[in-house]
Amino acid sequence: MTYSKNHAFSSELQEIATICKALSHPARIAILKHLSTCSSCISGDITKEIPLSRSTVSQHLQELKKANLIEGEIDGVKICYCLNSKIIKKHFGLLNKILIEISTENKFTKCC
Amino acid sequence: MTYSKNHAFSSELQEIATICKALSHPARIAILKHLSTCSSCISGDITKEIPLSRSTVSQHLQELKKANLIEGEIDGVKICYCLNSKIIKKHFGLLNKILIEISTENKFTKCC
DNA sequence: AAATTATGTCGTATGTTTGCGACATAATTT
DNA sequence: AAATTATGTCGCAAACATACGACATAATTT
Repeated sequence: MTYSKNHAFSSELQEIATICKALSHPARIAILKHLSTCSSCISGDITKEIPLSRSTVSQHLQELKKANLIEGEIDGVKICYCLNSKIIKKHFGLLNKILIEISTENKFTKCC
Repeated sequence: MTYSKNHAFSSELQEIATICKALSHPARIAILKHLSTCSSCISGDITKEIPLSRSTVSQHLQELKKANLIEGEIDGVKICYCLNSKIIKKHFGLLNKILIEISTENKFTKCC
């Protein structure tokens, strides 16, 4: 079977879908939330916060990195993660725009 | 292997993740966007808007329904879909809250 | 009553995600 | 140089998502 017809949609829709996909797991939201409030963002500290195995958390971190939502900086043996504020603001703005667009009452009669 | 450890996270995180999952496919965002602007929301009309087969669109509609983002009302042979504005506003408010929380600059020094 | 129309559901193929343990690597300490 | 520490990556298994055609059903038209 041919698969994933994402290319059939506008790049804006694809982009929003990608952002939402990155946010579609509680562990990843928990990581972002944690990073937004803590001073230290050493990988090991994040792992302690998340009720999953170290390798699974590492995987989620890589996904957030791939989505450009976080950055990692090597510091000796440790790796220090933090939010990519600039990209996050840009992405969240786009997401917010469409959320408002969708949740604004339309002018036509509703059927239900 | 045991699977899906969602239960290990707070219900708030789970709820946000669920909303994002519903929005994580371009076809579903396109459907919501379409419903927010059109006067008619007959299932067949939606299907014409989306570049996927009828049965696949139907599947996406069921998922949006399961996530409570849309409602369907039978009208003879046809089915009329519309946004569940109330739930959408509630959910999007929750989502927006966390987006602001995450994207707000924190008060601590950043490591990268 | 047969044909048509609108829509949902099932079965199937395939791709993707989640989760873990085991192994690899590279910096630091002993 | 060996041990320890922090972290990433691989390989696997199970679950889930995507996509489609074929079939089922129920209302409407002929």
